[in-house]
Amino acid sequence: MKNFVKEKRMEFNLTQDDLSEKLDVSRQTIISLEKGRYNPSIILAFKLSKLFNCTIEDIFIYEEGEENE
Amino acid sequence: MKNFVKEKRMEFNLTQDDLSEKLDVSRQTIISLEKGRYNPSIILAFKLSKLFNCTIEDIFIYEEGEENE
DNA sequence: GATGAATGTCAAGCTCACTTTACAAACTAT
DNA sequence: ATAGTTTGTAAAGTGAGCTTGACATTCATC
Repeated sequence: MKNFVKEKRMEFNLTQDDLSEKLDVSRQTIISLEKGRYNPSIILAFKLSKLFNCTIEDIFIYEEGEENE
Repeated sequence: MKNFVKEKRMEFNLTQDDLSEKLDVSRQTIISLEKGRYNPSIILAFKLSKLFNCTIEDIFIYEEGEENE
């Protein structure tokens, strides 16, 4: 799943550490998210959308049938 | 997290078994979701939103700070 | 060039979303 | 009554999202 976490974070002038604290997750989680190493939980996706004042769909792009086969 | 999976499913006249097949998850997953036993993965939330032709936010209601303390 | 801030890797561990199987309860219908 | 469909519970297992900690790299800036 593609995401715009890094872009949104930079729009808000936040470091990875800043963001991790605001979201109450570890810095590793932010790094791995931005690198696309795994998908966020829906809770984390909601937290991001509220912080960035947008929708989940604005941050995460899901392409139909991308997850497995 | 509150959700409207059961309501949406009934709008579309689907059984839990129908829905589980369309989403490619187990029937248990649908039951537990509707009963609010756990939160969906973001992948499952996206699948539901595409199937029901709406946004994730239309189906799942996240209240700020509900997850822990 | 040393110091500090920001980003990154690696690895081990925990929790929970989801699976599978088996069985029970409720509600049709014949 | 009994057979089929739908919804439910219980329990054990797997995998991924996330954590912690330690250490490496890059880039300012002094």
